[in-house]
Amino acid sequence: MRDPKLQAFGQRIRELRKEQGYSQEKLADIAGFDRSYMGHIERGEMNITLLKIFQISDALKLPPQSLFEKSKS
Amino acid sequence: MRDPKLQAFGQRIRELRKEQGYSQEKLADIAGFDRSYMGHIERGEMNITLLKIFQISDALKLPPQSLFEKSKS
DNA sequence: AAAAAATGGGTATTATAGTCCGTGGAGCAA
DNA sequence: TTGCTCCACGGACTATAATACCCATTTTTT
Repeated sequence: MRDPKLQAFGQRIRELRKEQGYSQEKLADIAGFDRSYMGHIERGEMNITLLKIFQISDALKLPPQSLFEKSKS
Repeated sequence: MRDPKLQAFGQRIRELRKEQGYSQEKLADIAGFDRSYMGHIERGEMNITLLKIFQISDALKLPPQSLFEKSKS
């Protein structure tokens, strides 16, 4: 897979996860899926679906918009 | 499928599409997929993937963030 | 009114996302 | 050393998204 847009998306999630002090496994637990899946997402190896995006944004207690890169200012 | 979040997402796309005066078919052509698929998305019947989200936001010339509901004011 | 355009909604096949399991390595501490 | 946490990465299987058709109904236009 390894599309640049997916990589950027994964990096953004990693960034937000670390801001909240979670391990991949901890966030995966909260969101309700497997730790290895979380790793694949952050590495930009998975083209995840909308419902997974919502699960992650819920787990991070952030709106889904925030999972996308900030537009340049 | 028919999850409320997917329905809201679809409605938002429909709204943005109409703002630009496109038919489903026109937008689907620009984005590069089938008209009926576009219909399924707007009706909230499809749990689409990230790359599809990017294709749609590109077709609408809008950032992907804008495809998600505005947080209520 | 009729014709044309746009949409709803179904179906079948293929591609791939999602799940669940494991291994190994890096870093740090007792 | 041993033990623990975190992460990268892979394999196999199941669920479902993606693609490409189709026809009927609704909406718009003339």
